[in-house]
Amino acid sequence: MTYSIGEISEMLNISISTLRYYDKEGLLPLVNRTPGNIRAFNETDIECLKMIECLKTTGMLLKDIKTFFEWCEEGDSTIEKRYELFLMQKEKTEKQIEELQKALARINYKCEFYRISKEKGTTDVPGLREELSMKFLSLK
Amino acid sequence: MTYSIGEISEMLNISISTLRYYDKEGLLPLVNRTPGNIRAFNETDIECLKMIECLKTTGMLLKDIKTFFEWCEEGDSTIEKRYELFLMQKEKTEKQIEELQKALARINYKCEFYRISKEKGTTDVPGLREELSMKFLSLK
DNA sequence: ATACAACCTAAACCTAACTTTAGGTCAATA
DNA sequence: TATTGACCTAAAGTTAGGTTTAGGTTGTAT
Repeated sequence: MTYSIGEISEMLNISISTLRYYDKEGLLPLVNRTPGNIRAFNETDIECLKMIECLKTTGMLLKDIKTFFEWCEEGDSTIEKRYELFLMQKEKTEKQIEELQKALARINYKCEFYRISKEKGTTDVPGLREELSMKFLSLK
Repeated sequence: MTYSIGEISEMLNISISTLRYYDKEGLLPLVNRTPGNIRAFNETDIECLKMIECLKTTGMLLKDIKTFFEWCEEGDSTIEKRYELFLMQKEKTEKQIEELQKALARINYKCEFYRISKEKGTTDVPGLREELSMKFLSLK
C-alpha cells in the first residue's frame, strides 16, 4: 500500500511543499518513486514523518533530526549516540514543559486579573493589585 | 533605582543586542534615558521584560506582545480584549503542554528502547520490537 | 589628560523552516 | 484526443527573531 504526496499531506496535516522540502533536505531518504517519478510513500515513510513531527515539537532542528536518521541507517555501531540523543532530548523536553507550566501559571493569574477587572470596569481594583498582582507582575 | 543595559542583560539573561532590538521594535516604550542618552531601566521595565519572556515562551509573536502593551497603555477600554487575549493564550499553552507530553512519552520509549539495545549490542532484540516498538513506532 | 570599558545608532547580515513561482510532466476522465 | 487536476524541479522569496558590523559617544579610573 502506498500513498501520494497529497494523501500524506491530508493524513498527517503537513503541507505538500513542506513534504517536498523534507525530502529535498534528505529527511526522507527512503521515499520510493513510481516509474513516472511520482513519490509513493509507504508505512515506513509515515512513521518517519511522525518521528519528525515528534522531535520538531520538542524543538529539535531538522538538521539534527537528519543526523539521527543517518545514525539509524549506519546500524548498531551508533546505538550509544542515539541513546544519548534521546536522553538529552528527554531532559530538554522536561525543562520545556516546566517552563510552559510556569508561564501558564502567570497567564492563569492574568485571566483572573482581567476577569475581575472586566467585572468592575477597571484594572484599579482595590485589593486585587496588592494581594495578587504584585506577587507576579506589576504590569497590568 | 535604575539599571544599565548590561546589568539587565545579566539579570534576565537576555543579550544586550536583543534588549536593544526589543526597544527598537517598540516593546519597551517606557525606557528612560540619562542626559547622555544611555538607557536607564527601572522595575517596570524589568516586569515588562519578564512578561515578554513569559509570552514568548508560550509562542506569542513579538508583534502581538507589542499590541498587548499598546492595549495596556490605552487603559480600561481595552480590558475585554486583553481578557480574551489571555484566555486564548491559556488554551494554546495548555495544548502545547499536551503536545509536549505526548512527544515526551515517545521519547521516553525511545530511551528505553536504546537502553536495552545498548545492553544487548543490537536493536534487533526479540520481544522488544513486537511488544513495544510496534506500539509506537517502527522506526528505530 | 588619556585610556578604556560600556554605551549608542543604523544598517547589513544571518538562520531556520518554509512558501511561492515558473515552467514543465503525468494520468485519469469526457 | 483534449482537458484537467495532481504531480514534478529548481530557484527565488518570505518571516521571525535576532546578531554583527562599523563608526561614534560616554563616563570612570589612573
